[in-house]
Amino acid sequence: MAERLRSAGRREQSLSRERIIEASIELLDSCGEDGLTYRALAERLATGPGALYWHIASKSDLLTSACDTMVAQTLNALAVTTPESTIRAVALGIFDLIDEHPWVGSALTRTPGLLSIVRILERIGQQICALGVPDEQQWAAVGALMAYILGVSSQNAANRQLARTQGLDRGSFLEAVSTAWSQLDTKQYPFARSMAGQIRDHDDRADFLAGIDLILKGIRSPRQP
Amino acid sequence: MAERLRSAGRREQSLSRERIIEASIELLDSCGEDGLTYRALAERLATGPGALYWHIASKSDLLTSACDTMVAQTLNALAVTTPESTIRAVALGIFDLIDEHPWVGSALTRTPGLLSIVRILERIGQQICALGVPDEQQWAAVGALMAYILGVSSQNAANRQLARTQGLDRGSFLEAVSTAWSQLDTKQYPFARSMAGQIRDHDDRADFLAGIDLILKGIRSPRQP
DNA sequence: CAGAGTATTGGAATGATGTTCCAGTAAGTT
DNA sequence: AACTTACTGGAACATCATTCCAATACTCTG
Repeated sequence: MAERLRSAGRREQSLSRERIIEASIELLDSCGEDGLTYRALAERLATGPGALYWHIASKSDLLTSACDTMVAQTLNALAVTTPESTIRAVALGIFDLIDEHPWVGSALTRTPGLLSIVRILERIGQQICALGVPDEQQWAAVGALMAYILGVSSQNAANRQLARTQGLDRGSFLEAVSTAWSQLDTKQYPFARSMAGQIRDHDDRADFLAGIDLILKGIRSPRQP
Repeated sequence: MAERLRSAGRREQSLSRERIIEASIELLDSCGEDGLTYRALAERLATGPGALYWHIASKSDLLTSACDTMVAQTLNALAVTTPESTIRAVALGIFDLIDEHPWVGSALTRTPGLLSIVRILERIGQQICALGVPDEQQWAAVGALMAYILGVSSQNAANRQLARTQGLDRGSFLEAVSTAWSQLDTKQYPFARSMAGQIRDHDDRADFLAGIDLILKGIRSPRQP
């Protein structure tokens, strides 16, 4: 195949899958999810769109690969400790990753069965095994954790993006949500109204971890008589 | 405003926000998320794209409204029983809704702060209150449930869509995932490999409910000394 | 019931996107 | 030096959301 040629490769200036993905990540970080276009990418790499298609099959391939690069990098950076705190570390690592790079969130949730998903699943699954969870409950435990982690992180990312399109920072955004909720109809939305105050100055990260602990508690609980 | 005119209305044949949203839902159900275009919608309603813009501001407005219609409809159809089984009913209702109409999943996760989200949150929040969860733990409990429900449902929806683009039914898709996982590297992915068999014939709905029960158990557990 | 005014329509035009196509070029091979 | 292959870059295509505007159908006023 092209492998030998590519690594021996033309000039160092030449295009490659890695260089394109790297540039994509920069573009996604600086201009957001909509900022990634083949035209902008081609301009940044001083070439044409056609050249990019030689290395990368489609835009979804591009997004998927960029996402996987980030996830792999994040997971590799984690220290290994006890099972429960490793699970917390993986969870927080993904949360922070998506918080800092919101596009990773939508890429992760849009295309499943992905290598990235398996990476995370594997890391968490090993800890679940280490906790001694019986075989038939492992899938439920891992599934719940995965769904929670990806769910919260992506929702958080979507919030950030929504705030950004409205030109608000985190504080103003929460303020806006809080006032919107406090103006809801009292009879139809009593709970949302009562939460309006707590929303204003809650800590996403802390709440996220609280949820993880809730699930971990649920996983532990049946085996404590 | 136009309200009086619209209800007195031109002919019954005339366009209206409701008719457009209704047609959008039909289009989304029959042709998938990408099938909803202003052109296809205009053709179906025997008009031009410009006419639609008189009633609906943008495509995201259209998707949001269609989504909200479905969620409201689903929540209204639920019977009210005990707190815990109501939570299960809400969860299953949303799961099935997204399972049958995958586009609702991506619409829900893409645009947060939405009316739909508040509807679900309210419904669950009231049950959490009824369970006697102390004030300061309510947000964590509801947040965990919301994230889990939306997370799993959307992941499920994404799986369905992926399967559909590859022309596979549910069985063949799980089969494909199963064999893909079983071919992973033994040293790097022992857990995923061990799950490959269980994946093949698991029940999404049952696993989903198992996760809900896991979280409910976690919510209950600290208050049982 | 005529005419003015406004709500609504439908289709053409605009600008941006992902993707394809292909003529060209540079490296490696014989 | 020829020839093959890997790669490049830019033009071209189809499609999309959105905007614009002239034409229309309705309502209201006199």
